[in-house]
Amino acid sequence: MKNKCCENHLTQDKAKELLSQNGLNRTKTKVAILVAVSKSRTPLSATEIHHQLGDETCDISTVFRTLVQFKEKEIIKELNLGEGFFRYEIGNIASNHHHHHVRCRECGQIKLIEKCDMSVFEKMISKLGYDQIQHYLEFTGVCSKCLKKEL
Amino acid sequence: MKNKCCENHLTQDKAKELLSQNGLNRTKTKVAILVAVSKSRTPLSATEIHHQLGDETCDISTVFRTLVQFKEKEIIKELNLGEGFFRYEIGNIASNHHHHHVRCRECGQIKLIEKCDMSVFEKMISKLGYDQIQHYLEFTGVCSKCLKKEL
DNA sequence: TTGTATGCAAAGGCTTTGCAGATTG
DNA sequence: CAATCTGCAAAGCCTTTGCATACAA
Repeated sequence: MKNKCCENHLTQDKAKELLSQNGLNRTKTKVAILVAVSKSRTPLSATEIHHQLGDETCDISTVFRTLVQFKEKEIIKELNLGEGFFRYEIGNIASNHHHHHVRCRECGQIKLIEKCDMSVFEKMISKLGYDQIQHYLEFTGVCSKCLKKEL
Repeated sequence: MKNKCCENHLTQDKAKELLSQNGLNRTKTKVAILVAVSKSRTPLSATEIHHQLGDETCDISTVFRTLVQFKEKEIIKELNLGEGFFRYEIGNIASNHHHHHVRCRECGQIKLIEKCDMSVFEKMISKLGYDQIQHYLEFTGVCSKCLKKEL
């Protein structure tokens, strides 16, 4: 299987370890959110994370507050796939490869794109005087399934 | 001056022409919005467009409704610079070059990036079965002004 | 015990929608 | 006249915040 967003399915124990390493309390909620995000094959929105919590459920505000902390520690990465809300995936700490996504504009399915060489662009931008450059590159298209439906 | 987002400052008349060409009514509001977006050196949010309308002012809901129509006709392009809301700029019809942006994460200033060669990525994605591929590439960094402030 | 986390309720920002009246072609 | 557009008010969605209570270290 190629199209998983990361192979780091964190176990409860690994999640707890990661929390401790980052000076965060090992609460049921934090562990559950971390496991949910790490298990997902595609990046999840806050609402989707909330839905996935099942038994360990908590208020949506707690999800957002937790995501803020995880972002600060770079445990997770916030993505913007042009949908009008953010998605989250495990950050470089747990999963170590930089990558991008393709989202189907018809069905919303999200796949992973591995390769990335933005060095040409980044050099150009640093010549403009910028530092700490980050790029945000995502693709949309119409996937093969949806192409067939359209016929 | 290099860092304008487009050189197509539409006059009232050109704006009216563009509307007719696209089968849209030539209302005061539509013309005003089109002129405002075309005059701006940086992409504008709906709220910013609304603020710029001055005498020709209208309800913010009308701005959004108009933007939807302009998007459908590809008169304008909707951008997502990771701010949590959308920005709009004149589309390929009026302004004819494809480009990207750098946004300073400190001061929010937005500049234009001209060059773009995503063909390598797009080939890869079309091999995955996608069609009608579009990419969304934007940069953030810390601009030279803000770098100085941080010292 | 001290600081952090949480639930609940409320609010804020951006965007959409319903409806009735006004405007356009 | 028919179709489209508009203002107003309300609501929807995503996200944040205040406060009092509960939990972790």
